[in-house]
Amino acid sequence: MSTPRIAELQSHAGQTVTVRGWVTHVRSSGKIAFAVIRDGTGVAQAVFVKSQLDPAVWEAFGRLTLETSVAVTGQVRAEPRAPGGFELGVTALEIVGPSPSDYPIQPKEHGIDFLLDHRHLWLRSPRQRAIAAVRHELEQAVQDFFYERGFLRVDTPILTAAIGERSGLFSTEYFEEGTAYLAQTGQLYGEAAAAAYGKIYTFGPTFRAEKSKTRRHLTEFWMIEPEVAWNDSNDNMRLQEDFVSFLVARVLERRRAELQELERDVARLETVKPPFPRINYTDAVAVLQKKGSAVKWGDDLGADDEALLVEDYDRPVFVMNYPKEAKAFYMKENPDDPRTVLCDDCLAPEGYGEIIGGSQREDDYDKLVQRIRDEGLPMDAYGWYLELRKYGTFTHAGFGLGLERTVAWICGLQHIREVIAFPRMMYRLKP
RNA sequence: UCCCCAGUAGCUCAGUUGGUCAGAGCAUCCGACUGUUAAUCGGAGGGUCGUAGGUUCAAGUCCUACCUGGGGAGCCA
Repeated sequence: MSTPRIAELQSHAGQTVTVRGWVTHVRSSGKIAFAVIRDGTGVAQAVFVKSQLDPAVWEAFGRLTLETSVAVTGQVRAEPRAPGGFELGVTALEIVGPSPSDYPIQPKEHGIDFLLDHRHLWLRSPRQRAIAAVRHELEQAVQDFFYERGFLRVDTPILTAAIGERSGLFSTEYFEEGTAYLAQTGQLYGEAAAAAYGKIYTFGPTFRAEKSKTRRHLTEFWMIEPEVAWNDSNDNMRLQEDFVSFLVARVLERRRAELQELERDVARLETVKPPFPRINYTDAVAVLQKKGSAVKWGDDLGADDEALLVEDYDRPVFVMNYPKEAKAFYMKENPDDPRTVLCDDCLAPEGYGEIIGGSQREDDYDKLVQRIRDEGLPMDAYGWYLELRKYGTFTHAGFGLGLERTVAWICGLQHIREVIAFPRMMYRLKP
């Protein structure tokens, strides 16, 4: 007996097959009954006709509840009334694993607290499957994009000594070495690898112990961080717009059905093509002030400012060359305006905010030492990082793209917590 | 860390100026139904109103504290 997955049923029309999966709906009209089965590739309707069935099979139908796992055998036939266009005329039913009648997630609205408490079961819903498929498609597209362009993927450590940026770190004891910290970026290691291999990227989880409670924050999230030798800030932004456009195009090409399941307005994605508008920080401040913002030169841009700036565009926007004080120590001083650094934030449209932070890196040994001093960072922790400038320094630039923010934007979701299977947030460690 | 909001049945919620306010829908269970699409129809069971105090003749409702979440800010991706 062949056991196709539900998405393959159409190529088995007329054959008798066994479908294995979980019951999502049960409906009965006395002598004819329907069970909808889900297997992760789609849903299929199984039809039970009492007069044509072994009484034991009809009796077994009566024991089907939400999420009972089953193996249903029957003939595949085209049926316009059935979800998916094909249904199974049942001849045999095996109940593999019964499911008590208190299965918590119903086909109706639930509150977010309840859903997150039941995340392990919530994953079974069609909407969550669609999101997971888009995320998966993007992860594959990331790999393809860099592979095609000759980048090496470098996996950087998650357990690190104190190094990175300024915001909160998770810590843990580490043998005789004292405290280890969960990485909040792989960038500094990526810079070392760029000097070794030229074009590299990292792809892995990162951790921030910030007590952020917003729709854009998780304490554990996945980041893609390319680092390219001989790229300047301008090259860096070109790589970013090519990259983001590639990702969007891939999902539009291969995951239409999932975007439809999510009711995403794809017209808002089809305009995402290079080049992306570039706005100097200084100009951005002037524009924002004209629009009524209270922002002053030297301030970082707040969430409202970002939204205000992006509202006139149909694609992501770069805001570049922020004041030095607002940005990290490793960013290269802007020779045309030393108050600023050669950096960019890539802001997604529709209010999704920053999906990328990038910069050209400071390649001057003395200036980098000075920045580490000015920021009050522990110089000895950065010894190896400084040696990258001591032994054959080089122009280089890179960026970090937040995977969850990107998936949330492309899927059109209100919150990034749905975008990862088991989100880690300030008040959630389970399941 | 700060600001705002919420907590009533398994779930989603209603509950008016404090006075039949212990309610609905869905789910569950029982029954009916030969093409259902979150099926429909009839019936039944189901509650320490987040916790602890307080005000009052009377508190789901007002006050205080705490707990648990949610939304936002800051910070960032």
